[in-house]
Amino acid sequence: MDPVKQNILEEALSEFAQYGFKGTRIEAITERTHTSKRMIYYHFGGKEGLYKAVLEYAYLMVRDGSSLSDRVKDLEPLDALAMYAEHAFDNFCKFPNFIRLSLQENLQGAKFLKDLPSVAKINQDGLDALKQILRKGQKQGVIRKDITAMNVYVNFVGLCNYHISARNNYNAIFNFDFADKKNQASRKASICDLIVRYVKV
Amino acid sequence: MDPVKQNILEEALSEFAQYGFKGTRIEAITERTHTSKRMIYYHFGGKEGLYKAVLEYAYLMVRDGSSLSDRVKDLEPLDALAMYAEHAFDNFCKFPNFIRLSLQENLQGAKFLKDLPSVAKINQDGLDALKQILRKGQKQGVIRKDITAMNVYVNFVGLCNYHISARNNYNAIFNFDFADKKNQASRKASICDLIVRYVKV
Amino acid sequence: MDPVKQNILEEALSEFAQYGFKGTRIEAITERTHTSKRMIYYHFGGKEGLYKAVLEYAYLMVRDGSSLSDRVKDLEPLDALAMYAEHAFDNFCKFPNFIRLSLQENLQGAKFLKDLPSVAKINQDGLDALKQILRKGQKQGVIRKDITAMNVYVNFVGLCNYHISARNNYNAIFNFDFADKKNQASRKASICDLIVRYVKV
Amino acid sequence: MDPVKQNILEEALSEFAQYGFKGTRIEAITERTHTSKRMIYYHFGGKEGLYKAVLEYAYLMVRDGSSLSDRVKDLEPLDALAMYAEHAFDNFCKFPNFIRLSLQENLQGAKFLKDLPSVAKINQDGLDALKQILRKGQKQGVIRKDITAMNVYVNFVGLCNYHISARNNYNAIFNFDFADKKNQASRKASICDLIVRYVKV
DNA sequence: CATGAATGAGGATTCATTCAT
DNA sequence: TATGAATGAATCCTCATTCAT
Repeated sequence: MDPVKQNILEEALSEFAQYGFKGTRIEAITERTHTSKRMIYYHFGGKEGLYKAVLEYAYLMVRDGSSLSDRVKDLEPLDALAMYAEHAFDNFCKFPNFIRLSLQENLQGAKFLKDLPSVAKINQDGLDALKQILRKGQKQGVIRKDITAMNVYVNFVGLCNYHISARNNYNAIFNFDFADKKNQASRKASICDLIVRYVKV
Repeated sequence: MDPVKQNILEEALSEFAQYGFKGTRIEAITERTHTSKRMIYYHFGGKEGLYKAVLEYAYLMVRDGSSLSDRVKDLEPLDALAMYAEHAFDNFCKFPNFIRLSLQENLQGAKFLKDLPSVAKINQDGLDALKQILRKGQKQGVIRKDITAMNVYVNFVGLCNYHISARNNYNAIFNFDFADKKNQASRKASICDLIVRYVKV
Repeated sequence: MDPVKQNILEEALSEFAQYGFKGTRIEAITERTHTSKRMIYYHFGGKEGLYKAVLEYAYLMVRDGSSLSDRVKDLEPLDALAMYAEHAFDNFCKFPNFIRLSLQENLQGAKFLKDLPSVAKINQDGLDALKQILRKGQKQGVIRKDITAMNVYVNFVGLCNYHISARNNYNAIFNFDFADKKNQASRKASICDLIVRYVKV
Repeated sequence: MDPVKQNILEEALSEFAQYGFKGTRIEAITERTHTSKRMIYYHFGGKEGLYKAVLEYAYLMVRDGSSLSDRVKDLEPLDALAMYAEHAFDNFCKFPNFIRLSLQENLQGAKFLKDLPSVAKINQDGLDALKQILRKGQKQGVIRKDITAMNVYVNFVGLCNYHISARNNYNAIFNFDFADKKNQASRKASICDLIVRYVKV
C-alpha cells in the first residue's frame, strides 16, 4: 500500500483508538505523520472517510495475523481450543489499538462498523472455526454438549480483550500492570486453562 | 443530593460514557437537562470539574448497589463465589453507563481516575472480599491453590463487562443482541458456571 | 427588530446581492458590521440560515414599501395602471439590493425561494391587484381584451428591474448611467408610457 | 477552435453563469469537462484568465447568431423593428447562459467587461442599427419623435432578458414556467406588439 | 500535452467559556 | 440563581494553484 497512506492510517489509528471519532482532532493526527492536514482530505475525503478507512484497516490487520484455522484443524479438539485461545490472546496483544478502536466504535454505537460487511465476515469466520472445533469435540465426547459456541467465543474473546480495555484503570486502581510480561503470561495461561475447563465434560 | 446537580450528573454521565471527555460537548449535556450551560459552570466549574464529578458519582452509584460482602460471608466458598459473580453481573447490568465511562476513562489514560482514591478503595474492597472467599475455600480444600485472586477477579469482572463493552459491535457483526433477555440470562449462567469450574479443585 | 440582527441582515444583503450565496464570505459580512463572525452563527445558525433570513427580510422590506392597492382602487383603470407602474418603479429604485438578491436567487435556481411561501404570497397579491385593474378597464372598454395579466405584469416588472440588473454593464458598454437622475426619470416615464400604450384599446 | 478549449469554455460558461466568478470552483468546471484541472491552467492561466475568455467567448457567440442588420435594412421601419425585436428575443433564447453570465458580470461590477472593448463594439453596433431604423421611421412619419433610441433599446432588450433572469423565481413564486413553449411564444408576441405600439405615432 | 500528488491560505463551523442582566 | 448574548480559539474543510513525472 501507498506508504504515505499507510503512515496516516497507523497514526490515525492511534488517535482514534484513544479519543474516539468525535474526540480526535485531524491536526493531532497530522502532527504525528510527515504529511499535512490537507493530504488527509486528499486521500480520505475527510474525518469520517479516514475513520472508516482506519476501521477497515485495523480489522484487516488483525485478520492477517490470525489465519490459524488450517494449523488447528488436525489437533485434538481440546488442544485446538487451547491453541485457538492462546493464539487469539497473542494476536490481540499485538494490536492493542485495534481493541481500543473497536471499543470506541462500540461506545459510539458501531454505526460505522455496520457499513463494513467485510469486517463482519472476518469475525463470523472466526466463530465458525470455533464451532467446528466444538462440534468435533462433542462428537468425540470430550466436550460438553450443554454449551453454545457463542458463549465459548464470547468468554474467551472477552477475556482476551479485557486486559487492554481495562489496563490503565487497573494501574490506577490496583497499581497492577497488565502490560508487565509476567502478568501477561499469567493472564494467558489463566484464560487457556479456564476455557478448557469450561468446555470439557 | 441537589436534584438539579443530580440531573446534570446523570445526563453528563450518558454523554461522557458515549463520547469520552474530549468528544463530549457541554451543550449536548445541557440540551438533555432542564438547566442551562451556565449552571454547569456554576455547580462544577467547567467541563473537567463536571467530568470528575461524574466519574466519582458513577463509581459511588455502582458501589451502593453492591454491598454484598456481608450476605456472602456465611455461604460455602463455591456458593459464595457463584453468588458474588451473579451479583456482580446483575449490578453491572444495572449501570451500563458506568462501564462505558470506565472504558472511556481507560482509553484516555485513566488520568482522572488516578486522582480519585475513594474510587480505588471501593474496588480494592471488592478484590479483598474475593480473596477471603478464595482463601476459605482453599483451606477447606474445595478451591485450587494454583490460582491467584487477581486472575479470578479479572476473569469474572472482565466477562461481566464484556457484554456491555462489545454490545453494539456484536449487533453489527453477528446480529447478536446481548441486551436480549434470553441472551443475558445465558451469559450470566455461563459466567457463573465458568468461574466455578475454573476455581474448583 | 433587534438592531444587531437588523444590522447583520442589511450588510449580509449587500454581500449576498453582489456575490451570491456561494461567492459571499461570512467574514466579508462581519467586516461590514460591528459584530463578529461568531454572532452570525449564534443568531442565524450559519451561512444558509443567514441567507434565508436575508431573502425573507428583503422581500418583506420591499412589500412594506408597496402597499398601494388601496390608493389605486378608486382611480380610472389607465390612471391606476400608470400609478401602479410608477410606484413599482420607484419602489424598486429604493431597494436595488433586493433586485440584485432576487437575481442571484434566480441564477442559483431559486431553491431557497421555494421554501418561503410568505414571499410567494406577497408577489401573488401584486399580480392580483393588477388583474383587478385590468378587468375593470376591460369592462369599461378602455383596456384591450386580447392581453393577459401575466404579460402586462411581466412587461412592466421586468422593465422596472432591468435598469438595476444591467446598470454596470451599460456603464461599461455604452458609458450610460442608469443611476443618473435624468436617465432614471426618462426610464420611468418611458415605462409608464409604454405600459399604458400597450394595454389601451 | 481547439475542441479541448471550446469544451472547457462551454462548461465554464455554465458554471460562471450560475455561480458567478467568486462562487465558481475550478474543480466544478473540470468535473464537467473531460480534461483535468491542469489543462485550465495550461490554456487559460488561471481562474481569472478563464473567466475573461468565457466572457468574450459568450459575447462573440451571441453576436455570431445575430447579424441581422443587413436583412432588416430594406424593410418598412415598423416591420424592421418588429423583426429586430423578434430576432433579439429568439437569439437570447438560444443563449440563456450568455444572459446569466452578463447578469453575473453586472452584479459583480462589470469590471471584466470594461476590459473587453470588442464586446462593447458589438453592442454599440446593435444600438446603432436600431437608431437607423428609428430615424428612417421618424422621417417617414410612422414613428414618434418624442422617444429616444436608448429607451427603445432598453425596453426591448430588457424584456428579452427578463424571462431568463427571472425564470426560476417565477417558477417558485407563481408556478409559471417561462421555458414552456406556449408561454415563450406568448412573451415573444407580447414584446413585439408592445414595442411597435410604443414607437408608432 | 496529460496526470495524480501536494500545498498554503482561506473559509465555514463549533467549542468551552464568560459577561451583562 | 438563572438566562440569553457574546467571544476567541480551535477545528473541520475547501479553494486556487503548483509540482513531479
